[in-house]
Amino acid sequence: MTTEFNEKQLEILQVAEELFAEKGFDGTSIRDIAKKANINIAMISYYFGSKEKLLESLIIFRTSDLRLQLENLFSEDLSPIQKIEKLIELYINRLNKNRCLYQILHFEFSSKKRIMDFKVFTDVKKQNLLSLQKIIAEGQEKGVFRKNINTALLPPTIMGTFFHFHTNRPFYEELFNLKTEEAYDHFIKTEVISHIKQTIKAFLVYEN
Amino acid sequence: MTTEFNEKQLEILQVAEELFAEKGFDGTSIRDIAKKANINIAMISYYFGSKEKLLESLIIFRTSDLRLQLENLFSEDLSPIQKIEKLIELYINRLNKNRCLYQILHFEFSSKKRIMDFKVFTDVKKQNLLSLQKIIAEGQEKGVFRKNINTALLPPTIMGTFFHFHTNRPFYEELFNLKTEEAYDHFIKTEVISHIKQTIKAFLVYEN
DNA sequence: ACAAAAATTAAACAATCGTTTAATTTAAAC
DNA sequence: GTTTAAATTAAACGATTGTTTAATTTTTGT
Repeated sequence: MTTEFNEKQLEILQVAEELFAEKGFDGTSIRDIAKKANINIAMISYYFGSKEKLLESLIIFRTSDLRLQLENLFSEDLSPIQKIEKLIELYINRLNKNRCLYQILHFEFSSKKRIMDFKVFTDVKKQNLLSLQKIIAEGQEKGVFRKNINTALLPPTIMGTFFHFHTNRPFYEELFNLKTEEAYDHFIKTEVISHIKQTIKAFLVYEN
Repeated sequence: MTTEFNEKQLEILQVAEELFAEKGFDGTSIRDIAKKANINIAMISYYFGSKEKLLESLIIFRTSDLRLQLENLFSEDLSPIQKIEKLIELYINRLNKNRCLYQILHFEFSSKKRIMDFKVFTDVKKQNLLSLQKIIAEGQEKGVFRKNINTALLPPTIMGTFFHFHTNRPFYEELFNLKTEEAYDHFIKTEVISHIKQTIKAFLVYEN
């Protein structure tokens, strides 16, 4: 699978991403997509084969360079705590940047209806978990982090916090008075990331 | 709205809950529901009016006694930390018990397609947040918790951790070798709850 | 036992779904 | 300029959707 998408295909992918995230995969018809993208409904089958393959193309298109950044992180000249902080920034900024897609995945992944090639994603998750475990182990050896840490439960806290915040966006927009897209985005990049950093750092350091 | 559901209606609600959680609201047809519940497709319109009203009935049916437990918690004779621990148990056990429904809500809530009476839920959320804030404030006055805590970001961490774990259930089932429903349920009630408790306690106590 | 109400059924409804076809227009190659 | 391929279109396809209808069975009240 290559990424040789022409302008029309990119337009379709972008519109599909918005609509899928907004109304769900099943809730979006190819006529909705065609209408919003100003193309004929047949073009979707013509370019992607089917509606399901359109989603697959979308996923591949958006999650190609996910893994490398984390792998390189370990080798950088940073303290374990700094690495954790940077890892959280990488994670959240990525989720935040591709909100729409991850909202789709978040649901479609939990759906038993679609039988897709999700092995790609479990593999990516395992790799990411290994990268995280290396950093934690390093921190423990240096005596910065405590022992007996169940590393696999850290990503749920990191990503889950963001997702739950974003899923309940209208509630928090009202609560924190975030009227514009920029204000919301800024709140995530400062307050939410800071909260997650504090939480994880405290968890790693604090002896019970 | 009363809860005078007969056996047939309860059967429909239960089957609908399972299918909605499994395949999504749009992904489930009333014929799927009727088939699994061994009833005629017309019975759904007959009893609930429409497919959307069936979902509304389901939500009301499952979220009636949510608020009281938290309000009573503050008055109990417990330390702030014990209250937080009990609050987390209340939260997660409730989410875990009604996994299916909350999975539906989790998605439908973020969907802009359905325009339902979600004001009920934002009100519940605000009430729950106030209950939590009272406990945090008490802990701060007693010098147990640190200052400058953004209380509103705690529920995302508590609930988000659980949701993200559950959304990626197949991944963690493999990782922790949780082959049966009982093993999975037990892991949540012990490991996941314990992890969240540790995380939140560390966050509340640990000075940066 | 009989009448009225409730429950249940099969069938049909119009609407929408994803996909395909066949014809036409546009672009590229020579 | 002609030929060939790619892009685009409108139309139709069969399947499925949520809902309604009208007839039938079951239950209930008297």
